[in-house]
Amino acid sequence: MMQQHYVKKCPECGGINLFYNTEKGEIICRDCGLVVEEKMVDTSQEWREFDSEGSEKRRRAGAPSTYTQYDQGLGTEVGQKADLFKLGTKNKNKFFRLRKWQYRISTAIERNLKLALAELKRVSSYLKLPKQVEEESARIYTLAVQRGLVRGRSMESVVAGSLYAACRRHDVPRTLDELSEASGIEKKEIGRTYRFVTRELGIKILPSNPVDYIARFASSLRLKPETQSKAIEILESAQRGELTSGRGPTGIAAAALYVSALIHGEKRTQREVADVAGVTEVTIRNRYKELLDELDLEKEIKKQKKGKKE
DNA sequence: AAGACGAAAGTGGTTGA
DNA sequence: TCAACAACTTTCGTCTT
Repeated sequence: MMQQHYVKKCPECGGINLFYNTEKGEIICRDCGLVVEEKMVDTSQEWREFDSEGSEKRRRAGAPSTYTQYDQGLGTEVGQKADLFKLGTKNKNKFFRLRKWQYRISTAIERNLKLALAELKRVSSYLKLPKQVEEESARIYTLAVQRGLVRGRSMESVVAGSLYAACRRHDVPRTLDELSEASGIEKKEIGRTYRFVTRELGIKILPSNPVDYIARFASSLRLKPETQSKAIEILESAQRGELTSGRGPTGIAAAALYVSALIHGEKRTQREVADVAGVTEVTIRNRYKELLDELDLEKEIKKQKKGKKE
């Protein structure tokens, strides 16, 4: 679907002040700074749910800062001088009070953002994340700050949580371990803030697909492309056999890779696979066993063994 | 000796009363 | 709010290559 013109309202704030940049293929909401990439609108269902689940209700509730409009992290002031002419004298006091308030809030937020976004960039480049993901996570973080979700939590952990969420949404999942290593925040803590932030912001994230991990794991194990595509094949049939639901995606991905490595005669130890996938050998064994039970891969493994002897 | 296997106990999170 | 529960981990002993 190439046409985006049916999008009339910003899925984030419901504003209608959308700016179409056809050259870049982007839509930008002038109200909240949301950049709606073509790809995202097309592929991810989250936006739709986001939209239909009455985000407007949620988004407008609460603190006055909700009405603060940020232009990619740059605060705006309440009104401009021109607006003063329209106000009666009694409203002027109110006006100034509001503006002072707004100023205080926005400078505090800006200070926070400045630090946080620097940290975010650092972690993101460490993990070599695509730009889209970086921007998405910056957006998530900005929303989190505006909603006061950072209070009582360390800035870094919220940054890590935002990054994790953005990765998931863009189908370029990193494991919690990787995030943890890059940010220096404990795995538990990242998971906690991740869950908190996504819940509070009403961000829906589908369980990540094991297939998304294959390419990365395979390349760090230096497996041949055929092995990789075999692993994906295995995963697909596993999904058909309902073997994947409820299981940790990394464990399944790891097991599929392990099996396909066996089949293609590129044997890796369970330890090796477990390490790159960030799971334990036990988990791989369990998944591996399930895969063997459900799909008849044993023949193929035996075939490979025979072929080796000859 | 290293790797694979599996049992048992522990962990942190979700769910449902 | 608490207990049952599922998935996963850690640890450890045994079997296989």
